[in-house]
Amino acid sequence: MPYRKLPRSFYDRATLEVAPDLLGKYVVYHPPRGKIVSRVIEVEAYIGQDDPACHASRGLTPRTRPMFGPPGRTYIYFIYGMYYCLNFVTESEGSPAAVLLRAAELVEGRQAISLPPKAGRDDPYPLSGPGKFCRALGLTTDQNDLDLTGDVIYLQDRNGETVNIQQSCRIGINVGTARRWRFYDGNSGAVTRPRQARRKG
DNA sequence: TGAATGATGCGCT
DNA sequence: GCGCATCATTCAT
Repeated sequence: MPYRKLPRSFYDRATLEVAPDLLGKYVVYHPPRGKIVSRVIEVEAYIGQDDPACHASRGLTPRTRPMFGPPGRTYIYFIYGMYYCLNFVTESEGSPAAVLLRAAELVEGRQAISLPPKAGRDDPYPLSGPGKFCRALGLTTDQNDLDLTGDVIYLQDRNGETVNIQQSCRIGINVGTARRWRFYDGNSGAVTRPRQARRKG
């Protein structure tokens, strides 16, 4: 194992420290068959009950429970009737916060991911988009609240590759857009682009 | 090339 | 019932 698996202490920090630090890290997922490795390109921070865009702003519910739990676990939710989104829980237990994985570059395991039925066979960035990422890896709520320091899904440190860290407003939400809590690698083509009607810079 | 829309189901009011 | 941390397709220019 050439790289270090990120320990729980990595996630047990201020979310705005963890989010940009995640860029360039490797997400390793071991489904029952195969192994998929991808490189984190784009993330967004959702922090606390005072952030109106954060699911935790409506309080503790069965759905948002993982965000209120200890750091270093997954928070996967179902949205728009057909998509799942993967988050990494940060900050100490009782402090609800998480980082949404918005885009990644496929590094290893192309044969193990599932592509959309029609288009996308030659998509150079099959993990570009939070919904696309989870669909490709087959992540569902079955993988919700999983320990990120275990062997099923975890992150690895990068190997000193340069990351061009950029920052902007969050995408795809209608509240809390003033917070510049989106971080991405400006050197990667896998970065997602906001829809015109939602463009906020 | 860009904007509008349909698919689709769950959590919460 | 409504809105949603989305995406692919369709339609208009």
